[in-house]
Amino acid sequence: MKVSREQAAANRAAIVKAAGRLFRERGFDGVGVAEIMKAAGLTHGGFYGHFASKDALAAEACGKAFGDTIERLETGRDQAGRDLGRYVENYLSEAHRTRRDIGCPIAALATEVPRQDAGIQASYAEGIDRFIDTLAARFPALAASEGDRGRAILVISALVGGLALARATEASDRGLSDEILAAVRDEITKLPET
Amino acid sequence: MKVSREQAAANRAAIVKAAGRLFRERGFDGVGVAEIMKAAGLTHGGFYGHFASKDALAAEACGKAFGDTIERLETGRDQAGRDLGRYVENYLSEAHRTRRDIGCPIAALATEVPRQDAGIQASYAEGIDRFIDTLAARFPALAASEGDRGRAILVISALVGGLALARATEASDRGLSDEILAAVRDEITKLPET
DNA sequence: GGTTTATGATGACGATCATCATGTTTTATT
DNA sequence: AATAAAACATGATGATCGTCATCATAAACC
Repeated sequence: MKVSREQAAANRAAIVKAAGRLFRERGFDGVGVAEIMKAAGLTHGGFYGHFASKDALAAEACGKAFGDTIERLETGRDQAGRDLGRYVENYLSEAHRTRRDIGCPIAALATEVPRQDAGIQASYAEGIDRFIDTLAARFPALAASEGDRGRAILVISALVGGLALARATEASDRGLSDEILAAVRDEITKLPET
Repeated sequence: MKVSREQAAANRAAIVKAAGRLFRERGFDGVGVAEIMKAAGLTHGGFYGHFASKDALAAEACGKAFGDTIERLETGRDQAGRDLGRYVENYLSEAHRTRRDIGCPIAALATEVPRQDAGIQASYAEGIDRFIDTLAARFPALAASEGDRGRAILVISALVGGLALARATEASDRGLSDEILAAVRDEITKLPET
């Protein structure tokens, strides 16, 4: 059962998309190839015609997730890109806490990355580097001097850490989770020169 | 083959200790019961005499990991507890980046917690809450007023996020990883009223 | 000292998973 | 139209894993 070239390309894209969602939601080890293919509307058989391995798919899915996240930051969709306060509010929102599957790949998977395949780690290193540059470029108030990435790195670290903490505590102590989101939001906004 | 009560208690403690190290190093799904038992010097058979399930062990191991981490913060071992700058330097050191197995359980496993058993999540919620309180109590400069945890939450978020980012990038881009450690260190130290 | 009982060792079971082999169908090429 | 090849389905393989059953042993208690 062969399909057209366009259909095959669409299927491949659907696999990457489904993988991006499922990996962020359940972790790299929490989803199998068969389930990803099923979510893409296929069976597991054709997988190795598209990708060399599950790890190769994961690396590509992470690259796409970073691309999407950085694009949202650059273009300021959802009115989140106009000023840093807006972006922080959006990043540390209840919606982002809930929707791991379409959110920031760092906050979703960061602590698993050091144990993963080299391709996945490379995808993360590149994505994080681009994320820092993009944030610094979009909000020049963050940089004391040209090319100074220190303040942008601090903000990203606080965002990622804060969201990860809020997610880790949500189920057991919703009040604590809410407190963390609000505190990091407020404290970042109060930072000098932002 | 029965052993003395003390030996049995020591074995149980060894299991919890080995689990704490291995889970932090490889993730909850990255280690099996058999390997944990082997690391504790036993075979897998006696496991369910000590714990109801792998998840129950994980919850206990996380509780112990939080206890150790908080105790280090309280007592200031390794000269890290005297002032906040010292503590930050220690938390964001190359040694802590390397030794996931004996380091902060938040930075090691935070993004996996939302998908884990309720007992593990409860252990994390309690540990994080205590960690915030302990940091605020140890460094009063962090609190603008009595009982204000906002600044402590920001600092912990930045520490956890920064270390997670440094670990995720280390293998692929050591320079970037070092830059992240240094930047978060410097920026936290420059925070007003610290 | 004999009985009871807790501890852990050996081994097995059912489930899940990544990967591959094979077959079928339909597109692309000649 | 005939041929070649690509895309995907079905099914299998070997490995790993959580959990449990069974048994030997030695400590704990009378």
